[in-house]
Amino acid sequence: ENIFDRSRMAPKTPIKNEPVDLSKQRGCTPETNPITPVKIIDRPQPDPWTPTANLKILISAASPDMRDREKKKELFRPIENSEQSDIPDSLQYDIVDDSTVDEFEKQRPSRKQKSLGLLCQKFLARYPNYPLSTEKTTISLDEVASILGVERRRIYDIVNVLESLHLVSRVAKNQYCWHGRHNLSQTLKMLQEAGELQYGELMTFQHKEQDLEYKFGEQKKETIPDSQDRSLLGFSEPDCISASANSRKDKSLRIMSQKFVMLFLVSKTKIVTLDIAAKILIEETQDTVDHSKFKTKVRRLYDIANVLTSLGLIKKVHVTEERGRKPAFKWIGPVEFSEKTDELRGHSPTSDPLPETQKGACAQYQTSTTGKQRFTRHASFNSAQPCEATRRKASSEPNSPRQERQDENCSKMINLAAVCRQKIEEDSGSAKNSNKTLPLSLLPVPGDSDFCVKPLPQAVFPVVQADVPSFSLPLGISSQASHPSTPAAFKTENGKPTLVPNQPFLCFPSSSLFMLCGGLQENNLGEPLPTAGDLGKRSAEAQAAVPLAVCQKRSSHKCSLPSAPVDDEEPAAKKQTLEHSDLPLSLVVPKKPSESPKAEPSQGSGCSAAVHLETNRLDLASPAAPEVANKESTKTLDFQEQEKQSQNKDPDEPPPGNEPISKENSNQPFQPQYLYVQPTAGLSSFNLLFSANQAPGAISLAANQLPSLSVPCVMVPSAALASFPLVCSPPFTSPLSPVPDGSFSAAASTNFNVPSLASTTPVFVSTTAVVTPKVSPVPSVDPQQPAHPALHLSPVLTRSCSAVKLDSPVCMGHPVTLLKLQQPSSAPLTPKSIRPAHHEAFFKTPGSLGDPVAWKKNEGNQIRNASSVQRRLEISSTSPD
DNA sequence: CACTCCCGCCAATTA
DNA sequence: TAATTGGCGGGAGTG
Repeated sequence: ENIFDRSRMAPKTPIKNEPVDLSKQRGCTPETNPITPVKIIDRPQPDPWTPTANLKILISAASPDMRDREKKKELFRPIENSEQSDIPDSLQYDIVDDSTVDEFEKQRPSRKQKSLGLLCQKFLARYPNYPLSTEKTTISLDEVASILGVERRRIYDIVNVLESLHLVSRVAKNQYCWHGRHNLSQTLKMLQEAGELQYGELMTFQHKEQDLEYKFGEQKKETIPDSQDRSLLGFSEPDCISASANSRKDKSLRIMSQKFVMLFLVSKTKIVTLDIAAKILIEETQDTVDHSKFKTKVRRLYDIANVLTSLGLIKKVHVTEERGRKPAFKWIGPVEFSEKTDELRGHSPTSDPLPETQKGACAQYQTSTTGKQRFTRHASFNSAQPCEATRRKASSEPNSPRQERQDENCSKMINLAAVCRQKIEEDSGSAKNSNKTLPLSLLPVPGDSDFCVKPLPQAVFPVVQADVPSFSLPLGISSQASHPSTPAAFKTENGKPTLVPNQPFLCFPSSSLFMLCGGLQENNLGEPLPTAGDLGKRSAEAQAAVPLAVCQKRSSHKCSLPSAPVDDEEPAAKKQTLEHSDLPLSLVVPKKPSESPKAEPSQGSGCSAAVHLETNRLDLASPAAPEVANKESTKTLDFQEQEKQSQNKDPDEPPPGNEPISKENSNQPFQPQYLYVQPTAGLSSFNLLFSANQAPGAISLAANQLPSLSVPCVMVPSAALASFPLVCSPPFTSPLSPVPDGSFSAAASTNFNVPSLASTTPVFVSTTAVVTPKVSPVPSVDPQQPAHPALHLSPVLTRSCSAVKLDSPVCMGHPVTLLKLQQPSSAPLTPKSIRPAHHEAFFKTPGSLGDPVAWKKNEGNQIRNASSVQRRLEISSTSPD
């Protein structure tokens, strides 16, 4: 109700702590009194308990289909809260009002109004997605229950699911601590890892659900038993240890929720049918598949799904199989996690970035509660999960003596190992990834094809913002927001493919910058990358797939690009979604230029966007850069770092491509990709182009390679470059790729003016931008001087590059941004200068980059610092916006 | 009829 | 022992 009123009044602000008693309303609710039509007549206002009510009305008015959509949207919107939500909300509400309909529905409160999903929305509306670290929000179950007018039991359902994702943690009896989505990405990451361990193999086969089912069932039995639940929990959180305990509750909603999420994360298609999930989740019963049990499980899954839907992490879909249509859910949340989220957070309006703080807070809180060492451990461990620890630990501990502990320990160990690994990766990656990836991440974030596309396109600053939010929020909303902005650029929708399907990179107008990447599929260096990769893949797939869509459906993975070692992404998702909505999109693009200052004419779009980004990036970059530089004078750029890190940590990891090696590998002619680097201080007049190319199939590398000089590069006088607006690389050409150059060109042309450049030559360039050469890794041309702007910049570039790599075919505008930052090629910026004032403030934190010295120091702790830095940066970036 | 999933009984846990 | 949590499944609303 509140919401509703407010919406009118001040639609924008999310409902936070409204004292209003829904319960009252409830009493009044239609149920008791079907309400008089009169009210209805007047307006829906009076009645609408929730925003939903309005929606319903609208929906009712609209066609059935519309209804569903509307509903969904609504759900999402509230979630978003912060920034964007405003507009949308208002809009919706307005709409609702207009419709005024309602009568129909109002009459009965209908179950829907009482649905868990709605309830969850209301619940979520009360708390910020990204609460400031400083403020700890405690949730009183009783209070909330009364406010929302529901029985406490229902609140438990919600809280348990939220708890499984670490959005909240139990502090004490009736008390929960609200953490928001700050740690969501990490949690998801962990879950993904865990999921891969447990279900990964299976997922590989995913195409066929049925098969999967069987497989799952079997494996589950096998695999799971051990770590199983524990692992999940535990792994997911350190705290779990204590918490998880074994108690009966293990099968609880919490665990089920985690497992359920894991299935999505592991699934290539990102779609999980209800029955499969139920089967998988029925641990023991596998064989017997008790019908009743199955039913029960399904009921629970619906409960969980409702909450996850409200969170914007999944959406309901239907999968048509041989037998028929089955209910399923599709993951629409972030696909990659890692730091992105963090970054996102930073950007996000509300966010407060600092995990650290949170930790601190959590720690305190935890300690108070529990006062155990574990806690400490945890804290150290994961920045991410702070508070959770507490949960029931205290209680559980006493209860659970050794057994639990042992189990816990085991699971912990495992988990920890995983966690550590992740962390390391993340951290390492974060430095590069975060910065670099950010942009990329944006792309991926969206997850769905729909989303993916959008982000990129956005115009300037929008990009940043949009991106951030998008990341952070899986919600469609963000994407939506972006849309508007994007239109000019390539559009995604159908267009995805259009854009740059195969091409390895994108080019931008000179003014800004460009980047590019080749198709690379896979490598995900870091996590973030994956997203990009995914996108790229998708895009590629899309291209190919589009026509092939059908094929994919059936043979999901096969269809995927042959060349690259694609990972996960698959068409599968697509296949299901044949609908298109999901289409894989791809690309990226420059954004619209609303104003590109310097940029050129049409491109402006790209440029402008770039600019904004730049700023953000700068922030990020600059800090990071310094670190890097310091660390390795030689290496200089992020690349190196990345490489190193990747090597160190990743070696294990799969991404063959990513690795360092490549420098030379990159050489491959196939589709050469280049990175353009403008000369900075060190290199004055030359612009460098590095090839990032990779073999179409293989790929890997990009950024890393670049650093190494060995890679083939081209140096071009800046002047020369100036004339070129951009470049496109030829598509990989997936065999299938239907996309004709023409399409691409067309798209390109629109944005860039470069009509047909063709695909064949991958190149690009820019005049203005000056990039530092990260290039010279070894030489560390510029690197040495930390202060140098170049350094700062370089990191950015690198990152961008790396990101690019990941993304394979797609290119991002992001990188561009970076360049812009540098634009000022003219004068070397000092780090400080680069940073915006705001940023500085943020940076001030001790750990922060603030001074060069600090940076240097950081070397030792690179990882940490980087992460922290990034975070900070993120934050800072946000602030600017 | 199949889906969804609300509702609330009642047992396990806690305090 | 009382209160809190939360598993569970009947059965109602929806399509």
